[in-house]
Amino acid sequence: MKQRPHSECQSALLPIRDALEVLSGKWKLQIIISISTGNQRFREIERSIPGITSKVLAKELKDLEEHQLIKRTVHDTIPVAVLYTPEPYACSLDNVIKALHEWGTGHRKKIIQRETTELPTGE
Amino acid sequence: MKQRPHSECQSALLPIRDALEVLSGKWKLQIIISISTGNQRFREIERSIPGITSKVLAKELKDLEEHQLIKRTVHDTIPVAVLYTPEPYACSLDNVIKALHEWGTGHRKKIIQRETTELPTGE
DNA sequence: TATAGCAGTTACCTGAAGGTAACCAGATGG
DNA sequence: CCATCTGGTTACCTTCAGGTAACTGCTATA
Repeated sequence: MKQRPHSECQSALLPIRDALEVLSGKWKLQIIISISTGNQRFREIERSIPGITSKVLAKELKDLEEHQLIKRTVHDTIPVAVLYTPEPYACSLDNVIKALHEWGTGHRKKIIQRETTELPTGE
Repeated sequence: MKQRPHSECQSALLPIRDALEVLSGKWKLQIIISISTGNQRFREIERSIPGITSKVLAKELKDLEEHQLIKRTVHDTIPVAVLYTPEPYACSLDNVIKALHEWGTGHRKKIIQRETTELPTGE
């Protein structure tokens, strides 16, 4: 039997893996968006993202800082103010966020249509 | 103290959540890319994605089929051939994949640069 | 004095994602 | 006859992202 070789797509996959490694999870992109929108304080960001908890937020913020996507600055006021701001590098995600945003919007429409079209049949 | 209101960004976040719900995880996008590249058979796809296992692949394929991103067709040859092909809807992900691909490529470059610039100092 | 805000931390727990390996039945090739 | 291909399934196990809740030290406000 002729062995049909599978198409190599490593060159296409590798960058995707890299990107997913940094951006995967429920929260990272949402946090970047929130900060880019102008939220700077910990509690501000927390409140702007429904469902996130302090613990998870703290952890994700550390990750994002390590990846140089956001900056954490402690202002020596009384009481201290901790500000999170986007690093320039965060802008490089604009296209990703835009693409995801558009797709999510379209997908939601599609789902809603399907739901209203298909009359539920009991199960 | 004046209560600084956190910027609302729900409208920006909701579609992102929707998108992540469908596309999240290590494998979904990689599988779509593999199939779009021309891989159709189960083992073909499996071999084209380093690290994936039959079990995970089977599960992810079901998910993707449910979301109408790929189609599973059983050809009644002997022995039976099962072919996975991209649905038209999969094309709507082109921009997402492209954006992620570009970002991943750039990010990899950045990391490598940092690694070669920073001489390791022992720890 | 009590309450609420700030920026988190800690301990504990759950569920889902994912990995490991064996196995199935039918067909083909050596 | 045995190994290997096909398209998966099954049972078992580990990991960890993420959730819950309490709590810290400090300040400001009522």
